Formats: sequence, C-alpha cells, structure tokens
Amino acid sequence: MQEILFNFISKYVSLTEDEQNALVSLDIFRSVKKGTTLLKEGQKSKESYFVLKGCIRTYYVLDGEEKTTAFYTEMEAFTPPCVINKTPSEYYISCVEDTILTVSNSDMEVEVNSKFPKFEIMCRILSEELLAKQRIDFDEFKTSSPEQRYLNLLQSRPDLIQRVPQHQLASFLGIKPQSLSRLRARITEKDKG
Amino acid sequence: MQEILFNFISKYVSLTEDEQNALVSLDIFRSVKKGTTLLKEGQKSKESYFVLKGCIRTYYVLDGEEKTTAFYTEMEAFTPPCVINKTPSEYYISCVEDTILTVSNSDMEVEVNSKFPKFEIMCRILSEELLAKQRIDFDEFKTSSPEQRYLNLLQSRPDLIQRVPQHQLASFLGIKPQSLSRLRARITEKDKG
DNA sequence: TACATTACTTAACTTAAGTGAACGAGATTA
DNA sequence: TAATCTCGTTCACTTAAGTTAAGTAATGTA
Repeated sequence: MQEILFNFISKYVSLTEDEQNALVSLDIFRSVKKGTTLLKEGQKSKESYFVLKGCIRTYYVLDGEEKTTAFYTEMEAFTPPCVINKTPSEYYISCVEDTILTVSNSDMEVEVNSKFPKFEIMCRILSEELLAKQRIDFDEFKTSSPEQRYLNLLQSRPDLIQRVPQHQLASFLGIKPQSLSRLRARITEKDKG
Repeated sequence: MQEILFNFISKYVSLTEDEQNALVSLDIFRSVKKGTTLLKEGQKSKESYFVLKGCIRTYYVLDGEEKTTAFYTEMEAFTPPCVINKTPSEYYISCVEDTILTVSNSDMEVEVNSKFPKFEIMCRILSEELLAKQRIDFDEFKTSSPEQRYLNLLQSRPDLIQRVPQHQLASFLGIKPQSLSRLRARITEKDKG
C-alpha cells in the first residue's frame, strides 16, 4: 500500500530514503469500512485525504436531502474547504466502499513542509494541477446538458457508474434520481432506433 | 498600482524591500483595452494573470457559440489550465473592460520560486485557497437551479451583473440569454406580488 | 421467515429551460 | 443620414427536468 503512495509522489518529486521513512513514521494509513462517516457538517477538521483503494464521497444535506457533489477514488487526493478556510464543515464525507486511505493533518503538513521543502513544492504543483482539473470539470458541467454530462461521465469515469448508487450519481450530475432514470431510458431508446 | 499587488501578497507572506524590488524589476504590469484578446483557442501559453483593475473573462466557442465560464475582477489571480497542463488552450481570454493586470510567465515563476522560497509558499497557499473557493462555487452551482444561481450571484458579486453583458452572464449561469431575461422578469413579478 | 427499509423505475402532471422568430433600442459603419 | 449589427426582451412552441405517487426488486433486520 505504501508503494501506491510513493508511486503517486514520484510523479511530482523524488524522495530520498530518509524522506520516505519520515513519511512512513507519521502513521497516516487508515482502513475504513463502507458507510463510515469521516467528517460531519458543523465539525472542524484539519484532515486531508489520499485514497489508496476504495471510494469516498462528499455530500451536503439541504432541506433534508442529500446532495452528493464529489467522489474520490484510487490515486485521488483532497483537502476539504473547511480545512483551508478554518471554518466548520458545510458537508459530510463518507465511505461509499471499504476504503484504504492516508489521513494527514495540517499541523503535521506545516512541520513536514518546513523540514522538507520538497513537500512544499509537491503541494504547490498538486494544488495547481487539481485547480486546473477542477476548472475544466466545472466548465464542462456549465456548458453541458444533464444528458451530455451523463454521457461524458460514461466516457471519463465509467467505473463510477458501476460502483456508486444511482441516487448519489444523480445529484453529482445536478439532477434528481427520477430524471437520471428517465434520461438513461431515453438514451437506450435512442441506441435501439 | 504596485501597491495593490503588494497589498495582495502581504495577505500570504511578508516581503523584504529586496524581494519587492525583484518583483518590480520583472516588468509585469500591463494595460489592456476593452475587447483585447489575451489568449485564443489552440494557442499555447505560459502566462498567469492578476487583475489590478477591470475585468477579464474566459469563454469557449462551442458549435459557433460563445460559452462564458468565468470572470476575473479586481484582486483575482488565475492561471489557465493550458499553462498547467502544457496543452493548447481550449478557450479564449478577453477583456470585458479596459483592464490593468500583471502578466507573469511560468519560466519566470520557476526562477523566482527557486530564488525566493517565500514565493513558493505563497503560490501553494494561494492555489489551495483558490481550489477550496472554486470547489464551493462548483458545489453551489450543482445544487442550485438557474434562478437560485442568479439570486446567489446578486448577493455574492452584484457588481458583475452591472458591468457584464447579459448574454455573457447567461452562459456563466449555465443558461441561454432568453432564459435569463425570462427568469429576471419572473423574479420582479414575484417581488411585486 | 416475515417485515421494514431503501433503491430504482415508471407514469402523469407541472414547471421551467431550449428554440426560433420578431421587435425595438443603441451602437457602429458605409 | 441611412443601413447594419448587436443586444436585450418578449412570444409561442417544444423539450426536458421537477414533483408526486405508485410499484417492484433488493437489502437489511427482528
């Protein structure tokens, strides 16, 4: 499992053995069961995550309804906005599947970054990349219809459609579960004709 | 004008006079006329921007139609995804108003960052903040109807509605200009009743 | 096993966005 | 000045998403 993390890091910086050991000694690997809630609305947190195996999602509860806005799967890292802004969380984070991830906290990161400037550089590059990636996702969302969004997802993350419940997918696509059902029926109807 | 930039930077790191001078000597301040195109689809670029005064927007041309996805105004910084990914740009950047901005390029930034680690830290913090901010914007967009999005914008960036053409606002809100007109009429109708 | 709960689909109806067309106001150009 | 173009609005019509409700399948629980 550690190798997955080091493999990921190696895309950004190359670590010495000392640096690798420093990372391992932080004891950041966690296994969490499907359904576990990692963060609740209203809580404060300093934790960042990196998914080694499995799937976690973020969702808001608005008017008593769950609104899923993101899924993070293998090799994806993220830091909740509440950690950056030092505010109570506006959303929940929970595990869609049994998941193995790393959990780091921002105090720890400050320390590591000052000891190893390499990590600072990695965090900068990673943030810039994620920002660019998210910008493109957002733009694509804005400029597409729900049906196009679903078809895009089918292309870009086909695994998600298999491993995630439909009603969570629906709000991820910005629509109601009934609309997703209908939209899927419409597409398979088109395929026939 | 320089003071606006230094004022912005001081929110992240404090610069010595030497560092300030180093920045000024890079000659990054530009004035651009309304309507100027800063970047075209298909072009490669290494430029990042920081708006001191005015407004610039990013837009795609899809099926011959302009789709505006973002506006950047006073005190906002951004780096186009194509700069990060080193790919040809998928969109255009142009000036909505006469604008004063800083233009830096990524080679220059690599150099400055290695000379002054402070900048590296600033870039990391800034990217993390922008990522969190954009995440919240995206989530809000996903979980709102077009009408709610317009009302949100009215709260969060009322200036935009004044300074930007309606048809650009419409695609920024993910709808057609006619729908924005209708939606506005609907709202003022509600206000009366 | 029986019962309850949740997930997904389908249907009928409502609401709002997309589409195509027309119009007037302003700005731009010949 | 007249002609043209762009922009914003309105209208009638079409299309698709939201809403409410019902039914079925799958899952979890006593």
